[in-house]
Amino acid sequence: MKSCLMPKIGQEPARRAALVNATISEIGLACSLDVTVGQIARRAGMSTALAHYYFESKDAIFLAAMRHIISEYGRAVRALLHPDQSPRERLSAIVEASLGRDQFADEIVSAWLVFYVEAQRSPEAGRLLKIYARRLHSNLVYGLRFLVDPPAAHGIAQGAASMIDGIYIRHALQSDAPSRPQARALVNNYIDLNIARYSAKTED
Amino acid sequence: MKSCLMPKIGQEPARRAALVNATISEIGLACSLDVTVGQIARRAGMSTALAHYYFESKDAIFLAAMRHIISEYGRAVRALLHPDQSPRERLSAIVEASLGRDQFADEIVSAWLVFYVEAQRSPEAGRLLKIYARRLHSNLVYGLRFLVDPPAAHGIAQGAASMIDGIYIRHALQSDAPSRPQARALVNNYIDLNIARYSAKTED
Amino acid sequence: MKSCLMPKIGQEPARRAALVNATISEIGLACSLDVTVGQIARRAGMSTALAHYYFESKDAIFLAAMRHIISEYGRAVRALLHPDQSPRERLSAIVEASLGRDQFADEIVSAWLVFYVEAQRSPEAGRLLKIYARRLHSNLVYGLRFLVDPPAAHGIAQGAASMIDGIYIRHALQSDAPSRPQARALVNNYIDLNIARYSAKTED
Amino acid sequence: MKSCLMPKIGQEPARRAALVNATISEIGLACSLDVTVGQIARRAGMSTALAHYYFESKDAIFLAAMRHIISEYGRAVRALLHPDQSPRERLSAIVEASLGRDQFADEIVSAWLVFYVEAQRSPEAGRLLKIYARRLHSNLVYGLRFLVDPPAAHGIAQGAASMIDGIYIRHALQSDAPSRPQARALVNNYIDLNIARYSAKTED
DNA sequence: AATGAATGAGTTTTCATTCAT
DNA sequence: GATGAATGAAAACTCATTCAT
Repeated sequence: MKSCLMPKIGQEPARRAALVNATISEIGLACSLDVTVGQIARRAGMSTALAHYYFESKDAIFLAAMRHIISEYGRAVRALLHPDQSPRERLSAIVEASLGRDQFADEIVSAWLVFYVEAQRSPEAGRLLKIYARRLHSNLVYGLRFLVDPPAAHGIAQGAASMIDGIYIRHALQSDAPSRPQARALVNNYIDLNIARYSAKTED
Repeated sequence: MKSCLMPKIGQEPARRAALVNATISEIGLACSLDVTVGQIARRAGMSTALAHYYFESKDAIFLAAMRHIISEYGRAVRALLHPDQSPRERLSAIVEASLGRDQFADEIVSAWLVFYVEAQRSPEAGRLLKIYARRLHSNLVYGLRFLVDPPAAHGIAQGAASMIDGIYIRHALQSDAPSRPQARALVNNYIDLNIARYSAKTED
Repeated sequence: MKSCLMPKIGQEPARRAALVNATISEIGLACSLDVTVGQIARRAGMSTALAHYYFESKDAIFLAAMRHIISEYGRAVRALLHPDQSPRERLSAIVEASLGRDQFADEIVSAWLVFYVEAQRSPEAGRLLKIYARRLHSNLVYGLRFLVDPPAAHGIAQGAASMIDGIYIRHALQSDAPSRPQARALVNNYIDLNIARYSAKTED
Repeated sequence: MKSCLMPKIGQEPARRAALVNATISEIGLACSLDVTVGQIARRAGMSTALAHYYFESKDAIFLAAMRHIISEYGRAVRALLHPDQSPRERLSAIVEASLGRDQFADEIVSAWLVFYVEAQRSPEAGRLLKIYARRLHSNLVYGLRFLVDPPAAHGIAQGAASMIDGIYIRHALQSDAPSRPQARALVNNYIDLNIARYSAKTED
């Protein structure tokens, strides 16, 4: 069934990727989901009609962008995790990845915030976000497992995750938000204090 | 050309308040700024035209709503602060107010999130939000003043504020977000640990 | 609650009527439902937005037009019926009304045909058309009641109604379709022959 | 630049036939000309681009489908006509063919109606339909030739043809339309009565 | 003060058609 | 022959905003 000529390399993946990137850029630029398919398509270098050819609807484009951003985060975490890390190193790696330079880029932060809000409206967006949140949570708990008991691990993970998310949202405050190094210090400090307290308690 | 009826006096404040409340309700319901002036006006019991009579534009309505929500928060904080509180009690009161039942109502949380996002777009919204953030920060620092040194106070305040905001944003996760008591415990625990560490360090 | 000034006479009925008439005109002109809201609105002297202000959707406009055309037909029938007509006169009056000059106007015929087709797609359009068809049928049966027995009345009514509808559809053939007088003669002849046969049979 | 495979011979007629059949199916299903080239092509098992390769335009596809449906009708008539039929048998055969099981299939009836409407818009469609109408008319007149005089034959043919078309259009009424046997009876009865009247008149 | 009426500008989506391969 | 890719044009519908009354 194939043509005898060079197989046309699928435009589809490239076009979809271009649209996803353009979507994140435009959302980051507008700091809002109020972005038209026209804007996205133009930035991706194609007509609106073509954008609709590759995605079923505007919502589908947004969800693809969200999936992309979450999977990029997953990739960033995995890149910093190694089997021979100590539990504490593992936690630091997660914090580092969560507040990494890529994740902290203005447009990515904007996109995350916007998607958090969207998650309240779109069930599918909510589902995606919950998956991300649970993965972060279980990553943290997994690192804490050898350092504190399970209930404590759960609590500390929740606190750390909240703090990370809070740091993101505070980016909306521009200059008043903590910088990346400050952010890392805040979260690592929080984790250290909790671990230390736990050790102190159990030494009694 | 005057109306034949008695000119109603003082309608303006009532009308504006009705619109502000309606705005918050609709934003909370829609979990988004994608709310039409028509919806707001209808919920406030008036025509769209009248809404535009009392507010210059849709943006102005949103800003008024944001101002209202922030000032309500300020009122909540002041209500829990007393001159004869200990510094630590003062901190707990701020946490309590920030995570109070009123602030934690679903529609209020939604509105806050939406406004946080909006702050990235609208300079005026950003300005309002910074005012709120600085007030929260200085309230916390004021409470920490007698317990830790100024740089530490600054850091702890930033951590606590981030955690509070993070708890809010995690509300987008619905069931996976910490409950109100859990939220209070997380933040108070964070503050306690930091104070304790500081005391321990300075005792050396 | 009313203003002291002259009560604004409702634009609504006038606008809706204008839209309905414009719709029939445009459908008649285009000989098809492929008519845009823009065309209809322009012919009715208003913007598309206003057309959507007065009607919920394009479909609603079409249905209103259909209702109008059917009710006009009903009015035409009632105008020709008198209590003191003989049964046969009554039948002629119905035929006359069904093939009257107004109903036979090109644009009205086009509209009827288009609505007949639409009735296969839109349940509401189908409902409207069935109401019309049953009314025509029962009008004919009512006239035939004293001339033939019930089963015969039903059959003759069906034949006459089919013939009338067929004459309409043949209008699509332009010059090859029967003229109005020919049309009347065809249907009346059909009715007469059936009544005569029935009389002959029962005289045996 | 030729394809590497054996050039497939005689694909064209098969492809065109597939498209024509697919068109009729889709029109019948949608009960409307609002059918996209994409739908037609997919049902015919090919790409839209290929459909445009075989037909100049969407209109050309529709016209081909119309030609097909009309020629199928012609074939159905010819299949029931025999040289040794009596004139009356000949008329019955035409009626039988016009209301035959094949012609009465839902999707064919729908297609006919849609084409009737289309005939008002497209001159070419109108031309095709007139050809069909004249053939039906002359077939009927040819059968009536020995039974009544020419003017009477013309009138009866017009009445019968109108009734047949009317029966088709009433299909839009679904349950309220005459069934196939009822339909045949109605038309044959109409013809019989007219012939009988003529005989009676000329016997005087 | 209050509102129904009115609209321009914009948004998503669809589709016939063309073109490169 | 055959198709995926691409687009311009158009259509329905929405909405903030204005205006006459």
